[in-house]
Amino acid sequence: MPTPATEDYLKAIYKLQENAEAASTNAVAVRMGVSAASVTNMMKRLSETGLVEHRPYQAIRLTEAGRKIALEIIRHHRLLEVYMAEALGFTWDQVDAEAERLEHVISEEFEDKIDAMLGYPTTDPHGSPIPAKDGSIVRTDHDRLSDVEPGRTVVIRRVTDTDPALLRYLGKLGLRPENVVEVLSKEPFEGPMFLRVGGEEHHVGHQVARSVLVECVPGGEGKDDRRAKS
Amino acid sequence: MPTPATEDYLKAIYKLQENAEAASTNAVAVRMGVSAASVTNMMKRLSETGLVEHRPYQAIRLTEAGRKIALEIIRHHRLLEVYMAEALGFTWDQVDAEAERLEHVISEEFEDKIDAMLGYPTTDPHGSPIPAKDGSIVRTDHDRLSDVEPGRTVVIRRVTDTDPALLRYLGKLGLRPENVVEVLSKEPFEGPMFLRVGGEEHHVGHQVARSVLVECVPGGEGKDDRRAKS
DNA sequence: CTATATATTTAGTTTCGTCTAAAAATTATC
DNA sequence: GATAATTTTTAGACGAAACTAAATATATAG
Repeated sequence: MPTPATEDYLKAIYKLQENAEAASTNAVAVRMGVSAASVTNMMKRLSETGLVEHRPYQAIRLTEAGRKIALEIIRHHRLLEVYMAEALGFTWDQVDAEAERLEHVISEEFEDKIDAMLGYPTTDPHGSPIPAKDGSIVRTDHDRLSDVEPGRTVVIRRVTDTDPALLRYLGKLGLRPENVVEVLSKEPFEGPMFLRVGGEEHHVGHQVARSVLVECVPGGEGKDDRRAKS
Repeated sequence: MPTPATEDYLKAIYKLQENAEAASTNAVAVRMGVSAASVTNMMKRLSETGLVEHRPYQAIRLTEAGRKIALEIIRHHRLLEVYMAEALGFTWDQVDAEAERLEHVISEEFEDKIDAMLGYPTTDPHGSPIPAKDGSIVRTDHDRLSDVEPGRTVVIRRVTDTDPALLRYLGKLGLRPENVVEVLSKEPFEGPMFLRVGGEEHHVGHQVARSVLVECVPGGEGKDDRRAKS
């Protein structure tokens, strides 16, 4: 049975790999808010127990066993988020922190019960896919809202940030999964975007728009702007 | 912020005190499944942080701060038990083990949400009182079913055992809070009792009956046996 | 009241997960 | 390609929470 710390490391490495970033000692350390030396030390133990592969100065990779555990914890996390939002009335900015602690302690029974109660959801309140029990997960490859060209209309699919303040801001603007957004204009040099969402118009910064993942609405790509602006 | 281990020690000491047993090093060790040396060691640290009072070779006592924490954790535990039984369909033999882990990680928000959702329950599925947020708790002083004289009719108020197998057995017999039991006869020398419960009659052992707490039904003490049998 | 039994504490280890400071390896720069 | 900058690892330490074995205190029995 892995410890909570082990589970957190595996999760961090998984998230980096998923993001196509190399899971370097440093990247893991930053993501976990821990010193690089701690990571090296932990990787030594995790590779002894066969959960990661790590030869000195190389990127860290999860073994199949490590990946299995990472996905199980992420499944717990995201199911808990849905459950707390749906059944307990938590707001979408509160659920991450709470799930961060609960994910390590719920039993398989608990997991199964809330899964069934929720009708086997496939995404969490932020639009992140929930891994299946067998360790499979839907890989989506959405565009960032920040990369969408003006004139396009898109559907928000996912928000990749856990900062409660940011989530409250996005929520207030209507920038949450399933909502439709029309990109009215975009300033150059990573400047702000001008958006129409749910009848309202808003200016949002580049960094904010980067954390919003979208899908181009099929057939509806604005009025007059088929190609990228030339 | 106390660690889970700290919380478990405080809880164990509280339970012993509640039971009017002296919280000796050994008693705590047995209850926690840990060596006596570990307890001595932990008490040293807990008295330094002002959560217990412990002078060598004397019984351990909780300070007001220690008692506060113990009751908060017990409140978490029992609220979680009710929640899992009511909202998630867990059986009463499953909830203790699960709550044992969850009790250390839920936030005050989580606690308040399930409390409200359940309509502010005052007892858990085993009939144990749920401490209030201010640290007050209803002290009940029930008789053990094993001490009830034949001819008496009683209402079950609480079951003081957490063994799932025992709880399933008691459940099957109908020996759960709120149910009415008539004591038909009782063998001497801690022998078995013969009971009528919900139309059925059962023989149960002394040890089992000891863990069932009851209240004499007011006015209704059987047909013909007002005094203890002479 | 001494001898034995039991309970408790002390002492010394162990494992986990963290840290800082210093050394070593890799990567980037000129 | 040598030097500088950055990463990574090593070394050593620490606190939490457990253990075993040995020493010491307290309680019990004769």
